[in-house]
Amino acid sequence: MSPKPDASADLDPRVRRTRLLILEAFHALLEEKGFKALSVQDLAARSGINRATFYAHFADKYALLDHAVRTAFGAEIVKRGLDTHTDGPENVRSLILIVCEFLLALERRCAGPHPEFDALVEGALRQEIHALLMGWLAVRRPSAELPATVATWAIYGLATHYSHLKRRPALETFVAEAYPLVAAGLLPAR
Amino acid sequence: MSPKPDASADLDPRVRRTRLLILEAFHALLEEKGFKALSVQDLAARSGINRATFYAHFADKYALLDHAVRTAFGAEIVKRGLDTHTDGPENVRSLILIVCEFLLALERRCAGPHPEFDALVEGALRQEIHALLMGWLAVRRPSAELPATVATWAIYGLATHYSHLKRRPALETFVAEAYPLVAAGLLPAR
DNA sequence: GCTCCCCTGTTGCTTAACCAACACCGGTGC
DNA sequence: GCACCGGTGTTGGTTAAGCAACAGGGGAGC
Repeated sequence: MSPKPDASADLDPRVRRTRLLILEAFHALLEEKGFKALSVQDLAARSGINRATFYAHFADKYALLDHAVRTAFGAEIVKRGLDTHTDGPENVRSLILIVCEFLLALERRCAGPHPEFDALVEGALRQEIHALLMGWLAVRRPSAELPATVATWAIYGLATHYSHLKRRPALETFVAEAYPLVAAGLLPAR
Repeated sequence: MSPKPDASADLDPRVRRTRLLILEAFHALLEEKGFKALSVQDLAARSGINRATFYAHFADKYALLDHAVRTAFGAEIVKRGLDTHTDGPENVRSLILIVCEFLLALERRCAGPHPEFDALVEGALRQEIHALLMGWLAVRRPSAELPATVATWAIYGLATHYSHLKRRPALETFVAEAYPLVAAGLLPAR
């Protein structure tokens, strides 16, 4: 029924295993040496997977990063029970909160300025947010492209801002403050 | 050089993975439902491997238990840095201690009387102990069979006794007491 | 007796992972 | 310049894991 019915469910067990092992190795190496220094060879060695097998699953480490970000973000979405089909203020608030926490956690784990790394994460994450918003809006609006785009950038921008603050306010108060700014152009006045 | 140079080292990574997954599932299920109640299907489901693949590695769950016991025991041996080629009082003392701890841990984890389970464990463990002792004695004695056998049974018996005691003395004092009884027929007087 | 159910081993065929080897690129040293 | 080194993608042939289907055993219920 749903478009992505947990794609990893009816997959060949070998494929599931392999992807999982690669992802685990990726997370470990990301903390140890950072994205730039980490090589496909490292990933293969750490995960116990053949290098050729890696390439059967991902084009390169950049594609892996993309996949990892989307997967992790998607997992947060379902963990929070965020409804992916209907909009509503609560969904939007949750989304802002999730993005903030996501970037914050990333900040903590992979500290330091890594422009290319950040850019890749941003790209993947924005696409995911955008797709989510489009799913919400498409129900009622014939053309949701523009409001979705604006809200996407707004949310991502706010989250980056929050995660870079020296003295961060409590996340809930930040979200409460941010929500109306995002919702303004997103949800029809009610 | 050594007879078993860590056999899992130069093995096909797929085989290593599969065996590891089966062993992990086995340990988990052993605690959850016990050896008798656990089926090959359970093992396959829990470990994520195909049932047919299980049979490619082990004849049945009994063979798996045998393998698991030997593997775990062997791991203890190397962890304690027990020299497998030369004898000596310190080695013998360590061996007694290891067997006691091994049975004790098993007792704690898989409590309750399981005659067939216990018999299988005993068989595997005794063979391992015997092989170890033979390795030590063969260096000096042309025919070490009998003293090795006596010592094997003695050690196993002492360890079972210890693990079944209601009020157990400290392991070190027990070993100190047991050692001379075992060593009597094993090491040449010096 | 009977059927039903669950588990056991085993089979042939398919698919994914392994492996060694290759050509290639970018940097380093000299 | 050139040689070296370490990493990258890619290849074809080999091997292990997956899968569905089978016959058969043994116990529970009736």
